[in-house]
Amino acid sequence: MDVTAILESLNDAQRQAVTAPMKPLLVIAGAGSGKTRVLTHRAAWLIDVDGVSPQSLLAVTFTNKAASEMRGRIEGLLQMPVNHLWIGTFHGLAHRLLRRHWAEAGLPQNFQIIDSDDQLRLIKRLLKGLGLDDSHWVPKEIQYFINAQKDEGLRPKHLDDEGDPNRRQFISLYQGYQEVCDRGGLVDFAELLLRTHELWRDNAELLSHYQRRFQHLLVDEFQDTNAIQYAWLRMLAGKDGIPFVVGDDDQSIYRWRGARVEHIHQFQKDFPGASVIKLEQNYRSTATILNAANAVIANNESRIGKNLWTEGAEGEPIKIYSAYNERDEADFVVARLRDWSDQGNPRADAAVLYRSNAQSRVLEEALINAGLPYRVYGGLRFFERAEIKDALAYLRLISNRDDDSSFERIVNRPTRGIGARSIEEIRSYARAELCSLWRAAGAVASGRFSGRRASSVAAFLNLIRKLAEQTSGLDLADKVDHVIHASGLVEFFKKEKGERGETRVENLEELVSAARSFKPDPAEDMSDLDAFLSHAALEAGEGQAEAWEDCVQLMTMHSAKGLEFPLVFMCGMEDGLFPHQRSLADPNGLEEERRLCYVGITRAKQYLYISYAEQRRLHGMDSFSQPSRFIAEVPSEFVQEIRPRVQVSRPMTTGSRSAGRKTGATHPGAELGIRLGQRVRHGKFGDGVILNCEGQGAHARVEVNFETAGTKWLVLNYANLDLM
DNA sequence: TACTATTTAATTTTT
DNA sequence: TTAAATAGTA
Repeated sequence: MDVTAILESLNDAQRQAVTAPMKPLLVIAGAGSGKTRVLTHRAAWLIDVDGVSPQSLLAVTFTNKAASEMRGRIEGLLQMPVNHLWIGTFHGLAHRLLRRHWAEAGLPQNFQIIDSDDQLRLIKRLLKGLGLDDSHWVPKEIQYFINAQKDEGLRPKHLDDEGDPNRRQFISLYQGYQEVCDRGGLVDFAELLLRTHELWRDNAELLSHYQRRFQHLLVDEFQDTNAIQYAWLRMLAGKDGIPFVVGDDDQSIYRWRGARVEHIHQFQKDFPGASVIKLEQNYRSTATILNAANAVIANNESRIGKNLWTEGAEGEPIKIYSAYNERDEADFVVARLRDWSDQGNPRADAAVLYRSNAQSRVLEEALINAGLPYRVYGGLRFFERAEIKDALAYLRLISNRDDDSSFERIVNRPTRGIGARSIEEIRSYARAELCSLWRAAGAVASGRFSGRRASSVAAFLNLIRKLAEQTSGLDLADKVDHVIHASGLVEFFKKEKGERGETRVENLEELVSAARSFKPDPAEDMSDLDAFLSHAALEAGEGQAEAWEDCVQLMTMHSAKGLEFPLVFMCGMEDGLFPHQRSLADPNGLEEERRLCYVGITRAKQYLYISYAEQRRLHGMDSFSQPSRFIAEVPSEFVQEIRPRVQVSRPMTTGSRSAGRKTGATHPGAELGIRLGQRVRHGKFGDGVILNCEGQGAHARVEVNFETAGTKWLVLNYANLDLM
């Protein structure tokens, strides 16, 4: 066996981790320290050198992308395909287990997975059925509550209302929600994990089977595990399992979605023999960027502590640009991108990062004006599009008549005269009889309804039956093809005017090709249709079609995690935006924002620009803000301010020749008669007095104490002040 | 039922 | 500002 191939490219710490003895191991891997490399090489090492069967390896990631990359890299190292090696997301693996043991898990064989959108609709329906006012019982909050409980591994029966009637209601809604899911054979994302956990907990034999089989558990992004995921791992590891977990406490940015960094500490308690290896050598960024990142994250109290270092060059200083407003900021960024591109660099090597999605708009406008191609990450994914979900709902109903979620989605789409009234009747019948909507519809159509309404409902039932019949012998793609046409969906969207309808039809056709190229795992005992539906729920697909033009990359700092770019811009670095207003109150929140900032900085390999706007249009209002506190945390030795403003404030004593006239966008500054103590009026803030001035020409700013709005710095160019 | 007016709220995201 | 959800109207 060729050991060198696996080890040659590794440094000491990495090698130590890869070749570690077969005991629990925690690897704290700093940004850019070769985390994935260690994980994949460990797998290869175990298989190739230690002679561990691929069968006894389980590798867990958080995203499908990470999972498939890991498989690719392991197979690359071993130079052979590794079948029987389980690599997947927590959810993907849990799903696999539930499909194998559906009976023991108490599920129908054809259970369906619902995504968060389906879940929310289901909750809304539930509320309506109970006659609860959804402005008081906010569906989103209930959804959040249910998922949070499930993420903690808690069932309704484990919850105590603590004498709080509000909480009691939430618990009872959780209960009700679960009953609806169970009745319809529906499993939400959190349920996949919780069910599997319970399956093992209640089936000693099954558990020990998997414990024996999966001796080695490799976990990526360990800091992102939530309670149920960690419990899942711990249970599977049992006494003899050998977990190999890799994570970085400083990159934990998903607390709000249940992730608990504390598991890193817990791990060492739960696996007393565990060793810890830190990977601190960074191969990504220049020394300047790395040191800046280190300095920022050092302000966090709660961290394990590590110091990243590099052998690389010092590199360029971090450029900080103070923009007047968001357009100025965008223009600045785009001008730099132009230069970058004009110098012959790939545009795809440049990323523009921001805290929240809404910030992309101004940037996009500026990019369009400059004619620079770009790609925005995030947004609707393929399988989340409405028309796709409609088509899938037909398919799901064909597979499982009791899927109420799908029933409601398509019962009147395309419209077939089954309005709110009819649906309400069906619902109430179903509630009374505790049966699915499908059954209720059947009963209602043949009994309670008369004339047109009965025939509309009957027509729908017949349509589904007919679709099931007509497609029963067909292969998956033909099934999908038949359904999108025979259901009337294609026709329906064709009628929708404009490009929108066209895209929808195209997407439906794309669904057929997705089905055609879908290759179900022959090892799984499911129909092709069920496999495809699960795949659609579990892997929502790419956001944008992969038009592989060389594009500037726009994304949130969150979605940048795990990526790297030679040139990075961090925009909107203002207090209130980043750190976000809603995180400021709580110190935990602030620390998480700081970690996010750390993630942002460490994405940059060579050049990093940080920019902020003094004035920004937010929610249609101009707001003024201070530079992000994180900027001040970057030591000045690593920083170069671009176009520094005149620092010295000096009073301007020019006479008020133009008093009474608007200080329009033409020629602001001293000539306009701005002087200390001058009374001015602002469109939004009202009346005030000038306290201070600084800068000149287009850069001139004044500090105004408004009677009602407080003290603000305004750029004369934009403020549109009236002298009084 | 479909279209239009009005109201409301506004991080981050994967499965 | 703007997008989405809701209410009201044809």
